[in-house]
This record gives sequence, structure tokens and C-alpha cells, in this order.
Amino acid sequence: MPQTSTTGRARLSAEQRREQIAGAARELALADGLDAVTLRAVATRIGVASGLVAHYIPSMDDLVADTFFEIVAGELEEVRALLPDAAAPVRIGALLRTTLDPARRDVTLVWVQAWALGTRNAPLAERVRAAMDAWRALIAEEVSRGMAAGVIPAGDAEPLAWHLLAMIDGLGAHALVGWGPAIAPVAPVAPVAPVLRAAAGLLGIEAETLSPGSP
Amino acid sequence: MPQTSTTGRARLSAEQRREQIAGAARELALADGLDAVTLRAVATRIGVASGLVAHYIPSMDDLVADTFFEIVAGELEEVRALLPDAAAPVRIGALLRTTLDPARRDVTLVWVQAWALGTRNAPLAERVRAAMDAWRALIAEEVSRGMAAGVIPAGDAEPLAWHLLAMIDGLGAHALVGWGPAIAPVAPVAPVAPVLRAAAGLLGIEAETLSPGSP
DNA sequence: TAGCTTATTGATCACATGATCAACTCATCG
DNA sequence: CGATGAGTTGATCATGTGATCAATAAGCTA
Repeated sequence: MPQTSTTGRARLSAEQRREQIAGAARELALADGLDAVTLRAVATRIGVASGLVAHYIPSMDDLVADTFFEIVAGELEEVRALLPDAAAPVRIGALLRTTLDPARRDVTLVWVQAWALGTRNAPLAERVRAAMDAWRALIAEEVSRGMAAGVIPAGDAEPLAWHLLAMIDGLGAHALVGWGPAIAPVAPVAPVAPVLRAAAGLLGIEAETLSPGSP
Repeated sequence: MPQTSTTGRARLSAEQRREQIAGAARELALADGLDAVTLRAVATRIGVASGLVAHYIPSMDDLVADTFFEIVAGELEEVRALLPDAAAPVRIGALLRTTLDPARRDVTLVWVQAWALGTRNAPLAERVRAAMDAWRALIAEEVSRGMAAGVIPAGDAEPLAWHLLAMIDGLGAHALVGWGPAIAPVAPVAPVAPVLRAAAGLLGIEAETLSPGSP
């Protein structure tokens, strides 16, 4: 009776188990932060001995680094997919609105913890730099597009992208403390309007062009 | 022979010991981050039993929170003292240059770790919010002064201050990973010029007015 | 059915954390 | 001199971490 179903233990293939571990780590990080991604926490979550998890990863530092990268890379693709098919400034405006959405607090916590943990976790630091490069590239691409179209004053897109990203991350980090789970009553959500104005000033364009309506 | 000098053990007064502990915690945090402020690390640094340190503090969470606040409050006073006696925009420019100085990496690490740790350390989160308020107030004061003098377009100074602070903190956090101790070769110091341009755009003034020379 | 491969367990090591407390020591006062 | 009291020690508890490994059990193959 080869019952392939639940016979107490699961016994998955190496590949399946790897994916399961990565998934559990991802869920833990989004729920409670990167520092919640612990050998035993991951094991418990998938109902397995802690030794098994250790068996499938080089070290916890690597698991944490991979988990971080998986999360933020997914976020980037998600944001990229949400960009409207419109003029560059409108796309940039949409990007700002999306990334500053309070619903992304979980990812923000991951980012902030990554900056702090990267000091002691070498592979993590590497992944953080790679992820930041990807984000900066995405923004720079949009800015360059706007410059090529003549709707954004010509100049070096890279430093502009860098600063836009800094603004996004700074606002995110700030929102984090105001929101400590079960600490503060309600989040003082950063109003988007001033952010758009700041971004417009940075890009040298009118703030209105960042919103839909201007083809 | 009442030798008040080094007779093996020190035996300080409660007040002296308290200050010594606070000082050691401060040094540890600046050198290796807030997570290096540990019961035993502090005890070792001042050459004392770990129990003694525990005897003088309510809990480590409080020590860490107090250490954070002491550091950033000191930083704020230091920056305030460095503000030149000039027009508001010039003072704001100086504030930006000072806070973005790569030499302040130690304090930046403390800030970033505080945002992350504040999620689990309630007293810390409280202090973080208080410190952020103080910083925002300082910036808002300068902006308001500029508005009153007519050199900055009138408007609500609070959100502007909030965003300037976000920009500063975002850039600082980014610089952190690029600098992981013994990881990256050299820091890609964020050039100040673009920052000043972004700040000027945010304030609605010319970037040049942020630099000395314009009375 | 026997055997072999491989996933999986469970115990264990070494280390670090915060916290507690009885015992000790030193300075000072009566 | 003796006693009082405050600073201080050192051992210890309860947890939690990552890591290792011999032993076990499941599933596939011959």
C-alpha cells in the first residue's frame, strides 16, 4: 500500500525541502523581522528537527542573506510591474506612492535590519549592496527616460536616483518606530504630497507632473 | 595610611559608578553598535563583575535606551553648537554638511540599530521617537526662521523638516552598508552638492543660498 | 524480500545572553 | 575597637543561539 499521503513524517526531496525552508524563512522575516529567522524557528515552523534545517544550509548567515535578497528582489519586481504605462514623471510618481505605502512596513523592517545586520553578516552586506544597486538602477532608468524625452532637465541620472532612494528609505525607517507593533496607537502616515514636491524639486520638474493626468 | 589611590579594587560611590557604567555603555555603542552594549561587555570594560552592572540598572533594555538617547542628544547639541551665525539657509546647509559627514558613521549605526531594535525594546522606541522629535524641532526652527525672514517661501515648516530629516537618515543608512568594517574597500561618500540641490528644491529656494557667501 | 541510498531525527557541544542572590570586603561611624 | 552599611563579588539559573553527528527510518531498486 504505497500511500504517498501523510504517514506521520513527510520525507520530501532535497529540492522540495530547500524550497520549504526558504519559504518558511521568508515568512518569518516578513512577520517578525530578519532576526526572527533562527535555526529553531524555521525548523519549528515546518515541523521538523532543527538539525534538518542546518543540514540544508551552509550557515544561518547565508540563509538570512538569501532570505533578505529573495524578499527585496520580489518587492522590486512587484513594484516594477505596477509602474503604469505613462510618461516618466508619472511612473516615478507611482513608484514613490507604491514604495511609501504603509502596507509595506514588513519589507521596510527587513531593509532597516539588513543595514544594521550587514555590519556583522558579510554575505548579507553583499546582498544588500546588490539589492540597492538594483533599486538605484530601476530609478535611474526611469529618470534617464524622462531626460531623453525632454520632460526632465538633462543631467546625471545616477546621483538623482541615489537621492530619491535615500528619501524613500529614510521615510520608511522613520515610519518604523512610529509604528512599533503594539507600541504606538496609530501610524502617522507620511503624507505623499510633500514627498512628491521634494522629489519634483530634486528632479527639477513641476510636482504636478508626477501625478496621473499629465500625458 | 588612608591611600585613596588604587588599592586593587576601586569601590566608587553609587553616583560615580553609575556614570562610569553609562560612559562605558556609550563607548561600546559608538565603537561596535548598540547590540554590543551587553551586561558582560560593560562589566569587562570597567573591570568589574557583571553582577555589579546589573545591580545599578533596572534592565539592559533601559541601559540600551538610555545609552542611545545620551548619544543622539549629545550629537544634537554638538550640531546645534556648530551652526554658524548666519542666515537661515546657510545654517541649514551647514546642518546638512555636518550630519552627512562620514566621520559620523558611528552615530549613524546607532540610529539605524535603534530603529530596528525599537521594534522589540519598548523604552528604546520611546526614546527614539523623542530624539526624532527633537531633531525635527531643530530643523523646523531653522526653516521657520527662514520663512519669517522671507528667504524661504512661506508654508508649513513641520513636513519640510520631517522630509529633510528623512533625506539625511536615508543617506546615512545607505552609507552604512557601503562601509561595512573590513568589508568594502573605501566608502563611496555621498557628494554633498546633490544633497544641497535636493534640499533646496524641497525648500523652494536656490541651492546656492545654502552655502556660505550669501548673507 | 533483501539491500542500499538518503532524508531525518534527537541528543549534545560550546557559547552567550539577562537576571538573581548569598556571601564578602572595605570604609566609616559610634 | 567593634559594628553598621554600602559597594562588590562570584557562582548559578534559565534561555537561546548555531553547529555537529551518530543513529534511525523511509523509500526505492535489484
